[in-house]
Amino acid sequence: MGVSNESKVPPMAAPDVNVASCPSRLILEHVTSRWGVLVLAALTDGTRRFSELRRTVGGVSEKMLAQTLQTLERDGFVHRQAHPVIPPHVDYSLTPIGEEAARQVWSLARWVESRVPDVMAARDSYEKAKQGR
Amino acid sequence: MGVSNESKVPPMAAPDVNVASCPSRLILEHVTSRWGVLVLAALTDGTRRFSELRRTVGGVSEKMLAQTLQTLERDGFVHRQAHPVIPPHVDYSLTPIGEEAARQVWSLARWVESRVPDVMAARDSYEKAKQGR
DNA sequence: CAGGATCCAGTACGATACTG
DNA sequence: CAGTATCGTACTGGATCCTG
Repeated sequence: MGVSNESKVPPMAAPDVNVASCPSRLILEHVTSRWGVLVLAALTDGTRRFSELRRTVGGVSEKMLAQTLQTLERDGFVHRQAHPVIPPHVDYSLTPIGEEAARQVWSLARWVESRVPDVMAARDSYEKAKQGR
Repeated sequence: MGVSNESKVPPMAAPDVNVASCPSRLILEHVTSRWGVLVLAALTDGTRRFSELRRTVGGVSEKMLAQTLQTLERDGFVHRQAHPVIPPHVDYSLTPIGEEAARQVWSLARWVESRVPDVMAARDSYEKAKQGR
């Protein structure tokens, strides 16, 4: 493709002004991310080890779990306690501010579960409506 | 695609048992998705048109906005009212159940914003701690 | 103006192998 | 056990063009 870049103006490369300039949007991404939500929820019950979290969350790869935990730790939501023993032993728990976040997220999660039937019904009538056109 | 499939075992294509078998996890993804959160928040203030939403949310492409709105409509969170005029006029608003979702999400968003300073501070000391090692 | 279709870059994510 | 490093892929999401 475009070997000659004579007129290859890269369409301004997307400003993304809002995402970049708005820190809260990034933080929101972290806590509402696919695995962020579930990790916070899992830690609501108390301290958990790495592999416990893997099993509790279910379906998450080592890589993504480690990455998610680091992001949340960096933001100050999760506390990481490493015990210098062999084999390694690391405990993860929520910080006070992390507990607040988890409450919000967990409350949302519980609400969603309570509404599953309604959503299923809505989807049903949505499909039905498409037929009638 | 795959012309010769003699020994081209695709690494089992990821089971994803949990995601597939758990409808609430999918719904959660929808409302906590990057643009889902912001669309719900934007509609909290009342009915909005497509291009109004684009401006209110900021940084969202037509494609993603349309896609997000459709997903939320399908799940019964958003009501879509199309007026058959030229030029086209479409109004989006929250359903009762969508308002509940928006309250949860919006409350989370406001909480995040109130905690931005704390997170910034946490990141700071996180970086500091890395230096000392 | 609202959105569908298409193309393409970036990255999110998973599998695997390796380290302390 | 708790990660890190590397690689490959699939999907996300943006730009662009097109239609009613």
